[in-house]
Amino acid sequence: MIDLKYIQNNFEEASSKLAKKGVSKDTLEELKNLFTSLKEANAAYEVSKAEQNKLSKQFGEYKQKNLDTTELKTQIDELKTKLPALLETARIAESKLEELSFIVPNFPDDNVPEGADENDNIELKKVLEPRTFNFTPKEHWDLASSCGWIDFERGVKLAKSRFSVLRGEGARIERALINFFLDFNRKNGFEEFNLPLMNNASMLKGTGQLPKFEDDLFRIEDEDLYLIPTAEVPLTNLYNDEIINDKDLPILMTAYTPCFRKEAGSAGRDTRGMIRQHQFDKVEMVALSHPNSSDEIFEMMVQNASDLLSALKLPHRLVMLCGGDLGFSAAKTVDIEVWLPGQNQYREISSISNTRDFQARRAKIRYKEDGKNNLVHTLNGSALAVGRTLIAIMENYQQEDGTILIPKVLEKYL
RNA sequence: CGGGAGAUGGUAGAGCGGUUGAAUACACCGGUCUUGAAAACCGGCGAGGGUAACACCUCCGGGGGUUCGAAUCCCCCUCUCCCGGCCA
Repeated sequence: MIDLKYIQNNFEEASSKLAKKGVSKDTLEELKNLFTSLKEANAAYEVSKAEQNKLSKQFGEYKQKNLDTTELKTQIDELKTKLPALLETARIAESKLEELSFIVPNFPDDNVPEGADENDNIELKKVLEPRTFNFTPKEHWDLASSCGWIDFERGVKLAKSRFSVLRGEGARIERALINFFLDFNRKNGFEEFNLPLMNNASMLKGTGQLPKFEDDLFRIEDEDLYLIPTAEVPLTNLYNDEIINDKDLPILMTAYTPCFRKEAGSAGRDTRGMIRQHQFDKVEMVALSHPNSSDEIFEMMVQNASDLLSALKLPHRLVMLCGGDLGFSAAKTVDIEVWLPGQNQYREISSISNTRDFQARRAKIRYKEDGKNNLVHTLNGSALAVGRTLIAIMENYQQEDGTILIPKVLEKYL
């Protein structure tokens, strides 16, 4: 949730920032008006309520002294007829404000480039040269059958399309990657977690998936539970509604979890292969930080994810997302794209975002500093998407005969 | 899924119709003392809204009700713990 006071006091600035994300000035105007109405409605109710509280207290004193209370009672009764309507007005104002304020995206940072979609993203740098092939490299779905790592057909049989089965060495490399990633992250200061794969609606709301993106989530029938679309949800919400001692910041966390996404709206995209699945493995990093150090931690997280790919000797590039391509909660995002020689293009394998205080405000994650409570900054990033890493290994390490070499760093995990 | 108990501040734990946003202890923060630390002593210490700052409003799991007045009484829901059943 964005800071409503900021909108009220710096309307022009706020609206030009959100324009980058395609939010109209009218929407913001409406938000501002709803906020003002709520404050007015609250004020009106509170004045009457204060009066009533005062009279009730007096009533008690009269009773104690055995004084006549009939006149006081009349006064109170009269006041009480007004209160329900005032309260109702305030509540309506509140729910209207909430409805809108929870679906307005975060402000992008000032240095986020303008742009409509991924074509306007800016490449920051390339890491490692793509290998040159003396044969035509295959795409991973062609390699899947020759090396036997992925069984697409049986995945579909077991569940439906966009599910697949890893088999034999493929399954073992997936597991090796998870262990390698977790160990690497832990050595860089991230504490490892093992988490519930279902979270309740309040947590999903805290990180921004709800209420706006319910269609992307798998919901458990008859329960207030959803399958997590990313470990960002449980990791960030570990501190939901808590106040952290500032000395404990930053809190760096990592976890491996399967992730579940309906992929609503991506019909026809990446239907072949294992790029876009309903269930996929990911190792995630989450940081809760003091506002002053979130930029520094952001850079560290980007570096960490990039180093993982370098350790696997996988060529990749760093891309700064433009305003139009930025996610709902993010103020700034750097994507890491790995080179897929079979597809002859770079594909996203990690996305690192600083949400500033956007999630913290929703999830009420605060820190105490000099006796005052402030919102933390929350950051999240993949390190890395495991299935896509497997694909990248297949395509980059393939041999002419269809076999695949194993990256050296993984040897001790196999 | 059946039977019982409970849900209060960071934690433990009192309060059971009025001036109680809430005793007490521990934790935590500041100070005195000390070369430093510990101990001891002194002081502070829930959250959200509101205000220039006060005032003021809200919150004792959530929702509703009774009452002039509810943490305290009544109803519903949720969750937790213990016992039993089932089961990795």
